[in-house]
Amino acid sequence: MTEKDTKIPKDPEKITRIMTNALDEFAHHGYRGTKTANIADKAAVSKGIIFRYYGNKAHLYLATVKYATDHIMAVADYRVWQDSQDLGEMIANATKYKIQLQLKYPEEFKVLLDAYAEVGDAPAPLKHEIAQFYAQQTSGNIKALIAPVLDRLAIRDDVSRESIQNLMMGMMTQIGAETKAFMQKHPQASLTDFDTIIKHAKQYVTILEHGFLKKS
Amino acid sequence: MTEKDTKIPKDPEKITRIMTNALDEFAHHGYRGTKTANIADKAAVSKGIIFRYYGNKAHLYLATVKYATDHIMAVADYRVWQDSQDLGEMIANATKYKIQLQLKYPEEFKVLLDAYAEVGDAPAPLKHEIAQFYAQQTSGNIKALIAPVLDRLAIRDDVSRESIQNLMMGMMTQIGAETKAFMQKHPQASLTDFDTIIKHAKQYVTILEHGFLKKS
Amino acid sequence: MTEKDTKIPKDPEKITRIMTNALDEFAHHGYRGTKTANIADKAAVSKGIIFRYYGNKAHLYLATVKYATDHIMAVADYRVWQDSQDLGEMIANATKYKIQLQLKYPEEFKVLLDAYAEVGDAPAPLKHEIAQFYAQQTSGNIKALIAPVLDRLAIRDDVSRESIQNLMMGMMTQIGAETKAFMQKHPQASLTDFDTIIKHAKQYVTILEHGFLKKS
Amino acid sequence: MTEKDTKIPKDPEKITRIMTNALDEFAHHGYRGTKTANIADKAAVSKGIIFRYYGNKAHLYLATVKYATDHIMAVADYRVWQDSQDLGEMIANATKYKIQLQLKYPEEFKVLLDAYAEVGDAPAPLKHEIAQFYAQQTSGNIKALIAPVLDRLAIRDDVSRESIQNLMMGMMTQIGAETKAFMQKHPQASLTDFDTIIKHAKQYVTILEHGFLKKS
DNA sequence: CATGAATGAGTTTTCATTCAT
DNA sequence: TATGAATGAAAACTCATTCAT
Repeated sequence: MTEKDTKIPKDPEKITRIMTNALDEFAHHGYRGTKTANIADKAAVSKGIIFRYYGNKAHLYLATVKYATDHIMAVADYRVWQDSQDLGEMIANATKYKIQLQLKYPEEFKVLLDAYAEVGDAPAPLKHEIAQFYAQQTSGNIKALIAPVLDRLAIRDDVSRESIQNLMMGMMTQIGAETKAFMQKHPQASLTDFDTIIKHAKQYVTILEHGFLKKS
Repeated sequence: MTEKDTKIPKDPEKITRIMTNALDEFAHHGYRGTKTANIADKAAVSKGIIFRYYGNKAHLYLATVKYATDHIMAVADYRVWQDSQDLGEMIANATKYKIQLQLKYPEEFKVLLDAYAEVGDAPAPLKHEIAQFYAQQTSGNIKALIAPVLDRLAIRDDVSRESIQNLMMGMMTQIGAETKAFMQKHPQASLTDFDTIIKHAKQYVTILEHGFLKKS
Repeated sequence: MTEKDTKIPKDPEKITRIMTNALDEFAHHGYRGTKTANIADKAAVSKGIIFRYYGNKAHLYLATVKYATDHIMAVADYRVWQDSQDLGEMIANATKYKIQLQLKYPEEFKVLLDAYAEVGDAPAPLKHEIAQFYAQQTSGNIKALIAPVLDRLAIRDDVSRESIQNLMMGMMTQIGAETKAFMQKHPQASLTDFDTIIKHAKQYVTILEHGFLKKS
Repeated sequence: MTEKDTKIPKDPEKITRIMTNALDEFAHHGYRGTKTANIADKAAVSKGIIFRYYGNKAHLYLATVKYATDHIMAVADYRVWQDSQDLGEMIANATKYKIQLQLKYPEEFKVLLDAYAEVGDAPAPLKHEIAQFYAQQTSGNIKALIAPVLDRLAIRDDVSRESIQNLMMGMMTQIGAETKAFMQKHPQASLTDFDTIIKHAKQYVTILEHGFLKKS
C-alpha cells in the first residue's frame, strides 16, 4: 500500500470526491453492502481509477476510515476541552462542540462507529491495521484531555483517578447516545435545540463531583 | 410469512443447529459476509432446508436475530438486579451476571448489536420489524430495573432521578466496554478473571453516590 | 413404463385426482413451468405417490396428455359428424359440438394443443412416443369423418377430393381460432352465444361448395 | 427498462450473437427449458453480459421475441401479396415466399409461435407486453393484404367479404400446416421441393373462387 | 493514464427426486 | 404402501476486478 502511495500520482480533486462519496456509501450500507460501482458513479469517477488508487475495496474502506478520522480531527478544536477550570463548563463545552461536529459530519461519525465492528469482517490482513488505527483514536484521547483539568481539582483519597476518567467516558457515551436519539427524532435540529442535553451534561458532572446521596 | 410457518413443519433439532450456526456466522461475518451454504454445512443440513424453513437469506437473518434475543432473554434472571438494598452490590451483581451472559452467549450479543446497524441494509420490508424489535430491548429495561433500588435511597434535592438513571446507563456502557476490551485481550478468560472490572463497577457506584470531590 | 403399469396397483380415485389436476396445471403453466408439488397439493396426494405411479415428471406429462385425449374422445359423439346429408348442416353441428366440448374441457384442449409443441422439449425418449400418439389423433380423423359425406355429393371433375378435405380442415382450424378468440373475450359465454360463429361456419361451407365468384 | 437501455451501451455484434443464439435456444427448448449459460456459451459471451444487457432471463426472452419479429418483418416483402391481379397466383407467390422465409428463419417462426403460448407462463409484468406485441402481428395483417385484391374481383352478393377473408386465413393456416409437416419429414428440403404444396395452394384458391360442386 | 465494458467466480435460489418413517 | 421432509444438482443472478481501447 505504501508502495502504491508513492508510485501512483493522484488527482486531489478526484481523491476528495471519492472519499466523500465512499464515506457516504459506507456509512449508509456498510462495507459488504456498498458497491464500488456506486461510489464511482456518485464521485463522477471511473471504477478503474478507484482500483488504481486504492488497489481494492478493502483498502478503499481503510482509506475512507482514515479520511473520516483525519477530517474530524482536523476540525476538532481541543481548546474547548482544556481552556476551563470548571469541569462542568468544560464538559458542557465539549458536548456542545461534539454535537456541532456530529451535526456537520454525520457520515464520518457513522463510518467511524462501524469501522471497529466491521473489523472482524474485513479481509483478514486488514483486521490488525484497522484495529490498531482505531485504538489510537477515541477513548485514549478523551482521558488525556480530561487529565489536566483533574489535576486542578482536589480529589477524595479513596477515589482513583482512573475511575473518574472511566466514569466520565461512560458519561460522554451516554450523552452521545442521547444526542443520537434526539437527532433521529429531530433530523433538522440545530445546535440550540440541544440545550436540554447540555443541561443534562452539567447535571451529570455535578453528580459525579458531589455524589447524589444526601450528606448525613 | 406466518402462513408459511404453519405450513412447513420444522425439525426442532435442525432449527437449533441452523440457528446456532447462523448466529455464529452472522456474528462473525455480518449479514452480507455470511454465506448460507456455510451455515448449512456447519449445521450439517442441506442448503435446501434453509430456504424451505426461512424462505430466503433475509428471513433467516431476522429469525436469527429473534433467536438471539429470545435466547438471552430466556436465561436472563432479572432478580439479580432487584434483590439488593445496596446499590454498589447490585451493580456488581448485575455486572457479574452480564459478564457471565456475555461469556456464555458472545455471538448473541454480537448479532444483537449488529442488527440495528444492518437494518438499513436489509431488504426493505424487514427494516421496520428489526427496528421495532430492537427498540423493545435495550435501555428502557435498565432504567426500570434501577428504579426500585433508587426508591429506597435518600437522594439530594438538587439531583433529578433521571440524571442518575442516565449516568448509571453510561456507567453500565462503560463497564460493558471494559468487559469487551478485556475479552478481546483474553479470549479464554473465565468469570473470576473479571474481578478487577467488578471492583471498578463498585468504585463507580461509590463515586456516583458520594461524588469524587473532597468535602471542604 | 409398461413394466410399472403392471407392477404397481393404483388407487383409481387418486389417479383421477392426479390427472385432473395435472391437466389443469400443465394447461396453465406448460411442462417446464408446472411443479409436481403443486399437482400433488391440489390433488390432495403425496408427492411420493406421483413418482411411484408415474416414475417421473415426463411420464406424468405423457399420461396427462393421454388422459386428456381419452377424456375428450370418450365424450365425443362422432355421429354428429356423420348423420347428415347436408354438408353445411354437418359442419354447423360439428362446430356446435366442438364448442360444447371446448367449453366443457378447456384444459384438455389446451394440453393437447401444447403437447405437440412441447414434444421437442420433453426428455428425448418420449419425443417419439408423444409425436406418434399425437399423429393418431387430429387431422387424420377429421378427414375420415368428412369422407362419407363427400361421397354423397357431386364434385367437380377438376377438383381433387384431398383438396376439399384439406380446405375443410383449414376451415375447421379457422373456426377453432374464432372460437378461441371469442372465448377469451367472453370467458363466461354459453353455447347460444356462439351462434354467430356457427353462422359463419355455414357461410364457409356455402362458399366452399359454390365458390365466391359471380357466375359469369 | 427503457431507462436501463440508455444507460448501458451495447456492443452490436454481441447483441447479434446473443440474439441469434437465444433465438436458437428458445426455439428448441422453450422459455423454461433454455439456460442462460448455454446462450452465453454459444454466443461466446460471458453470462454476466446477458444480465448486464437484459436484466434477467424474462427480459432476454422478450427481447428475443421482438428480435425474431423485427427480423422477419424486415425481410418480408409484402409486394408479393399485392402485385397480383390473379388471386391464385397471389396466394401461390405468398406461399412460396412464406416457405422461403420459414426455410431461412425457422427459429424465428418457432419462437414467435411459442411466444403467445408462453405468455401465461412468463413473469407477470411481461404478460401484457408480449400479448400486445403479438396482437400487432399475425392475422390482422393477412386480412389487410388480401383486401385490395378482393376489391378487384366480382363477388357474389350472398357472400360476405369477411367470410372470404376468414376462409383464406384458414387456408393459409392449412398450407402452413402442410409446409410444417413436409419440413419435418424432409429437413433438408429446398424451395423447389415444395412445388406440390404450392400446387395445392392454387387448387384451394380455385375451389374458393368457383366452389367444388358441379354446376347443375 | 483513464475508462467502463466485460468477465466469471461466487452466491442465492429452485425443484425433481429420494428415502426414512 | 404412502408420506412429505430432506436433499443437492442445476439454474439464475451479483459484483469485485481486469484490461483492451
